[in-house]
Amino acid sequence: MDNHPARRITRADVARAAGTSVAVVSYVINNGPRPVAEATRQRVLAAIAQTGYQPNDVARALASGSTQTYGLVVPDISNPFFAKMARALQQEAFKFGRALLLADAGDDRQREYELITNLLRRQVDGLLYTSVDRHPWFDVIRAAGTPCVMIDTIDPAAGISAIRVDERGAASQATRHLIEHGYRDIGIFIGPLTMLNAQDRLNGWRDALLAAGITPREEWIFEVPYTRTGGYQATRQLLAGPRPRAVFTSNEQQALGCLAALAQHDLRAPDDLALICFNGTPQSEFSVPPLSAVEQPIHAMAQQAIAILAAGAKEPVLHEFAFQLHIRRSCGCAFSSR
Amino acid sequence: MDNHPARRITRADVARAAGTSVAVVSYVINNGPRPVAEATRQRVLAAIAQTGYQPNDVARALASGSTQTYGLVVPDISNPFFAKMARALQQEAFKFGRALLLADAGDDRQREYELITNLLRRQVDGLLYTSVDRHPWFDVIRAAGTPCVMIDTIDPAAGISAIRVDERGAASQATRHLIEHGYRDIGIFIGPLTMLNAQDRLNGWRDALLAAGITPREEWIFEVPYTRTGGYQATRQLLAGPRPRAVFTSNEQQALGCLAALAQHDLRAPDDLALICFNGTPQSEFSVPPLSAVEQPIHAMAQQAIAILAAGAKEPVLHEFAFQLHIRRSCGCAFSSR
DNA sequence: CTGAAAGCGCTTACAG
DNA sequence: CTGAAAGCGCTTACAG
Repeated sequence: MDNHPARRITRADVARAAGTSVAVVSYVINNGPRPVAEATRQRVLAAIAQTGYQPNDVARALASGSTQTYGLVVPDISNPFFAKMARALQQEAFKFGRALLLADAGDDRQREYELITNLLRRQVDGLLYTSVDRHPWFDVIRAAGTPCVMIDTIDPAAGISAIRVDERGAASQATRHLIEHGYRDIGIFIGPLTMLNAQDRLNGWRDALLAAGITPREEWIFEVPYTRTGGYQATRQLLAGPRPRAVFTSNEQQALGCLAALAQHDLRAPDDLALICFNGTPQSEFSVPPLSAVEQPIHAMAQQAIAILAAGAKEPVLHEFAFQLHIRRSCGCAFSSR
Repeated sequence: MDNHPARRITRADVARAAGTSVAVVSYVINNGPRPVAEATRQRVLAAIAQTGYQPNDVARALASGSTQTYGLVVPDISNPFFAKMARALQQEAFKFGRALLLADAGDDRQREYELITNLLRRQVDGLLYTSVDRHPWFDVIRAAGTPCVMIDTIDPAAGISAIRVDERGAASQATRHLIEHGYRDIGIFIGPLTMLNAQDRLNGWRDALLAAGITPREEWIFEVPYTRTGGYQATRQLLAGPRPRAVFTSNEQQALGCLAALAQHDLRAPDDLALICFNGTPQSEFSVPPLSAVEQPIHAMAQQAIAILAAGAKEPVLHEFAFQLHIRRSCGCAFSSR
């Protein structure tokens, strides 16, 4: 039953070995808040090395009031966009000595609630949060007084920090690019409309069409999951009815699913259906054909999100990032090669 | 400066409101370890509701000696295989009330070390670990006495629990399937050879070839990253030299990259190059052409990994899972439709 | 520069 | 069934 080395080595053991007090051990480990004589410091360091002491961050958290931990709440970590964002956030947080607690809501609003309260009880110093729903759980977060940065579009009146790109503008610009190719029959694959960002992308698509004097056709709005399967299904539906000439998809996965459905019908992009997608990655380059895509600056966003939390800003800050439009072949633009 | 509600509500406040002791409050919150009279229980529950009390899991962890937290260490969370695994693990852990601390090593052995020691100082109850290197950091984990389940192939002599599929067998069977199509010139795209699993897949490929009386050709072993880019580059190299008739790729991303490179040369799978991949997902169905793939039973594996940790087994356990071979079109098998 | 001690918010024998 | 109290391993005023 003794699975651990007889007894845990604590700071008291180090103090004893160094012939000093526990306070001084803390001072050398934390480089403060009190100064320590160099000779004493050396004795403590030696005692630490000799005993193989490792600080206990749980005790430190209780005493200091900070866990040095952030919670990350996402709808689905297996969505490549969130996976990449999670990676960037974790690496960035680690630079500040913070760790990330992962909470995958499984696209379920109720589970998201349970995960958030769980993170809050664990005393996370901050929350990085993309909700599955357009009504995030702000009340419970505010009640806990825990700082939060939404990685999402939100109502600015919510009084919560947020980082985002102008998704409506990006969607509009992508759609406009399709229009500039001369296409006028343009559809959209959209994620679940329960999410605010789906709303935004839909509005951007409408904006561009209306600005060009084109009437958006409701039957060309396909609401499907953010997966290859979703894109595949939307395309099957699309091919069954009167067919648009081009489509704006809400992520890379949907676009890949679309390409699969087209191929199955011996159709090709961009000849039979032109394509441009949102939330593409550098890997968009490597589909057949390469996907024209709107990209979010994930690393810059992650950096900013962590910086906001680390700064402990009192006032909510809203930070909007520029998006990038990467034009490749799926929209109909022809390039000699990559 | 008062960002929190004047003062945190603690268990002492609840005790006061309920007219009882703090111990009893603990007993009702934890349903034990001592019984509580029903009337008292009701008073405590009412006091909790009235005060809006939320337990502090950090204090609980320090007092109880358990953080109810596991650490997850992966080479790259943006690799879809790990993202799916992370999702399954987190959801499974949550069923036991455990949270997951995410550590993405960024394919860097040294960073992996830093992340692990960080998790250990945070007193995680267990580690779920896939290493970027064939020499995982077992010594430091053992020194801490923290239970660990490797999600990987490891040396059984390491005395550490592990779950895995028989990757060598799976790679061999996939390669054999290509041989049964009549192909004899068969290459392999392999991940970084610093990883044990790359080794295994390579051996499986060799096994199948040798069993069929075919001599493996070293120049048809392409060592590239586990990304679309990696698969793309390997294919460019492959096309430059004497060309195999078929290829076994080490993951889905590499296969997608391969398809991209083929298309760019006006070549097609399976006609010009047959393809089968490792670590495919249900989404393999939606590429062009659909990918034949070996799939690992991610959910069953995640469930087992968490069960091992939750059981707190004293002896290391090794659990091997059956893999599944999903035959689709990229290998040359023809189906009327999906 | 250093130490004795209170305190962080819980859990859990121990005594009644 | 209930309570007073020690203890988990730290941090950090406070006094010297």
